[in-house]
Amino acid sequence: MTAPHLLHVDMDAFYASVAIRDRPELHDVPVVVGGGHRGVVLSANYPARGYGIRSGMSGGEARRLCPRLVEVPPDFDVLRPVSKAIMETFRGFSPVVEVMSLDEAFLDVRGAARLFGPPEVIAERIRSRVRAEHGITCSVGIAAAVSVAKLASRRAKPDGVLAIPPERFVAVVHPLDVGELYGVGEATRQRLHRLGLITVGDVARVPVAELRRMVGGHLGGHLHALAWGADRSELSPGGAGTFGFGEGVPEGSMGAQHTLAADTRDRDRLARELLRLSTRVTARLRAADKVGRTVAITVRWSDFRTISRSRTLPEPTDVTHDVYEAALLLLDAVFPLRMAVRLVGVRVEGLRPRREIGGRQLVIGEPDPGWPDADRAVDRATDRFGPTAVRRGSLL
DNA sequence: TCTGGGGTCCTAGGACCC
DNA sequence: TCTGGGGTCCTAGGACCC
Repeated sequence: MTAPHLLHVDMDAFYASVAIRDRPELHDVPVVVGGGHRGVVLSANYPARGYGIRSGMSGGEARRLCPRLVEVPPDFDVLRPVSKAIMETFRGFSPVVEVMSLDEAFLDVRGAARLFGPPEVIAERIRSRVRAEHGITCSVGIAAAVSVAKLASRRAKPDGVLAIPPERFVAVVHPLDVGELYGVGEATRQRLHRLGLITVGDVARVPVAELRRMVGGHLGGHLHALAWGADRSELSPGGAGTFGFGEGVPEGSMGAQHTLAADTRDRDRLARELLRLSTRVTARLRAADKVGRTVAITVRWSDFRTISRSRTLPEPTDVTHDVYEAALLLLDAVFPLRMAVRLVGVRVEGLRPRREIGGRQLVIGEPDPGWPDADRAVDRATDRFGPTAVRRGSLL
């Protein structure tokens, strides 16, 4: 049996904690970060949670639960440096850190025992450091597999530590609802419940072949592994995180989407939004030296149903005009609209490093339209003067 | 005043090729 | 003449995570 060597460190109500740590007058009142006009709660402090407010909840519902709720917009210019500093604190304990998001990371502490002690001791040292240096609390899960460490930190919250070594996995985790498993969301939870599988133990006791037959090969195998704590035990540091929320550059796709202030059926309004989003996405592509071949748009209707349309280009691109043109073609193919549009998005998929493709391919005899040069000029101006320095005529 | 924005991975069907 | 399998690419949708 493997000894637990993984720590999952998760800040408690990170966005809210950072937002209120220098504002003592807000410490004991219900506060959320997010909410707002058509937004959702990104983070709720513990007084707000006392009213039943949770992250992911709409701002409207949160205000209904607590009319005197204080809502603060997220300030990523503050959150990002705080997050970076916290991750550096983690790296002081182990070089093997897999950053999952601004507020959580996995650490492999196998090499740290001699310097810092066993995992439980390291966990407390990390918690003291984060509290002392950043004025916020965090919780730590300790286990031999990623999904178990994650589950442990969640159950340790707030401001606690929980170790689930392999020999205690069955006793601690099998009685829990299947929805507690990392990777089992509401849809899968309901599906399993309908099959009579309520607890993790219920899933674990189904022979894996039977489980595969019930829910499909891949999911069945995955669930069986999760239910026995047999998830991966090695970290992959430096990446963008399993869910693309880490600190690295996204590997597969980059996108931008926006919920409009009011639903609309106005084609020109939607086209302007696509141009704005295409501009943002391609600037990020160029900054990351990436190009992509597939352009996809997302359209969310006023009833919240969502469709996507995509188109693969002959050559990969990072050119604003190319992405916008493809996005606009996709949008026009959705007309006539079946109802008003709530959200539009632009995503570029199939990313590759730009150096792999060399320069832009030009068809012989076709004049260079000059778009890459225009983009570079825009990037330079934006770097120097900020994102509002340059706007296309149609965005003014 | 219901329900953000950034990602990853999987499935499934059809086209196309060998 | 008829039937068949495997692999890859493309597209659309859905589940999940923070």
